[in-house]
Amino acid sequence: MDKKAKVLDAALKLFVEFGFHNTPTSKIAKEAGISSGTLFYFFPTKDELVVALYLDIKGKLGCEITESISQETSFKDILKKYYTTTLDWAKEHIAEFKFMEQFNSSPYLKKIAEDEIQKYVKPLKELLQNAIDEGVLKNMDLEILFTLISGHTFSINQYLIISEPKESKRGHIISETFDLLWQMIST
Amino acid sequence: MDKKAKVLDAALKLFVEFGFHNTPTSKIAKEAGISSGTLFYFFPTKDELVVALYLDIKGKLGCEITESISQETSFKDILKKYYTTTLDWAKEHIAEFKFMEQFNSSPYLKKIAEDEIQKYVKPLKELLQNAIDEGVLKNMDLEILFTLISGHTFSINQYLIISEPKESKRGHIISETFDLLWQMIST
DNA sequence: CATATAACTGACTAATCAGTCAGTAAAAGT
DNA sequence: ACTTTTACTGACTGATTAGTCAGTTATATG
Repeated sequence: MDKKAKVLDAALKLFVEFGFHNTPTSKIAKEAGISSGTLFYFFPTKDELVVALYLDIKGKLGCEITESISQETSFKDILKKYYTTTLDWAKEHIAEFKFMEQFNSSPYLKKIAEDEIQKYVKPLKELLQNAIDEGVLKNMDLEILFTLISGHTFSINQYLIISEPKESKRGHIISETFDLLWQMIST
Repeated sequence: MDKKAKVLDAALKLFVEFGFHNTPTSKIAKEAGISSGTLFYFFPTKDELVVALYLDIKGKLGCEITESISQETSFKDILKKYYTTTLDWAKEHIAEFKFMEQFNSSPYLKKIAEDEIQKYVKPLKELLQNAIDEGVLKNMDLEILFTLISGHTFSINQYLIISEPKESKRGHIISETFDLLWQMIST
């Protein structure tokens, strides 16, 4: 019933399949089973819909990660949970992941305030800084460390989505690539 | 004078600034200083223009890399040259890099034949397979190895473009992050 | 129940879009 | 010199687009 959510669902599906271009608001409304007017009632412009969808997804992934790492105590366990939760979430939310990818590398990204992005990035950066201070991680530039970890996670994610390994093999890949990452950044 | 090249130049600039959507062919023609008809004389559809631009850029980067690694002999030197050449090229061709990124994570990618992509990927994969066989690199799945290397390169590239370090610092970052990569994948 | 507010509709519009076409200019071939 | 091919033009068009608006229905509130 929640028509606002239906618009976001429909937009996600169509954006991933056809891109931002080639996805008119009229098709989104049709796919969502609502009228064009209702779409613009909830989202005054198409751009605002795109940005709202992005923030919605970012928020959901953020919650998932925050919750999952809350049970861990050691830094290595926290980072591993970060890693596995991200990969598992992406597997169950492939469209969301593809959309975020598309959004991140488009000029739309500029429409989001810097602190909106930092909101999701800051907690991890603080964890990393602590780990550096405690001598658990190599003493390198925080930004570079962050880049290496996100880049590694992102690329393995891509690989897992494309190659669709069986669950057992998938587990191996995740744990082995995490070990490689850990070997690279830890003291 | 070469108006076809001017179209590609103009398209690159506008796509990077405004995205594929929000970049009408009329604006591209205007920016290129030609008529709308000429644009469609060279590129029958907008999609074909986008794809042609992508292949043009891919080709140029490919040539650059092929040429630069031809002087090296040891595998480690070749890989390092691969790494540095890619990063240096991206620094001098930021728009090209951003466009490729946007293209790679858009549905446009599907419009390119698989073997067209493999053309650029195959040479590196063969080098990697040899290095595995010779025991220089860890014996891991070739695809994963390739993913790790590209992901690492890509993310450091992103970092360098955003943070714009001074030339001296830049050199340090490149050489240190290569060492980290090498440490991760070599035996 | 009455009234106000929020959710929703779909026909409509002004603007914009990708692509066409009839025709011109320049270059290449014979 | 003549003919053919290639490069190029820009006004035009039919389709599509984001967004509007006057009005309807549902929901909440007093």
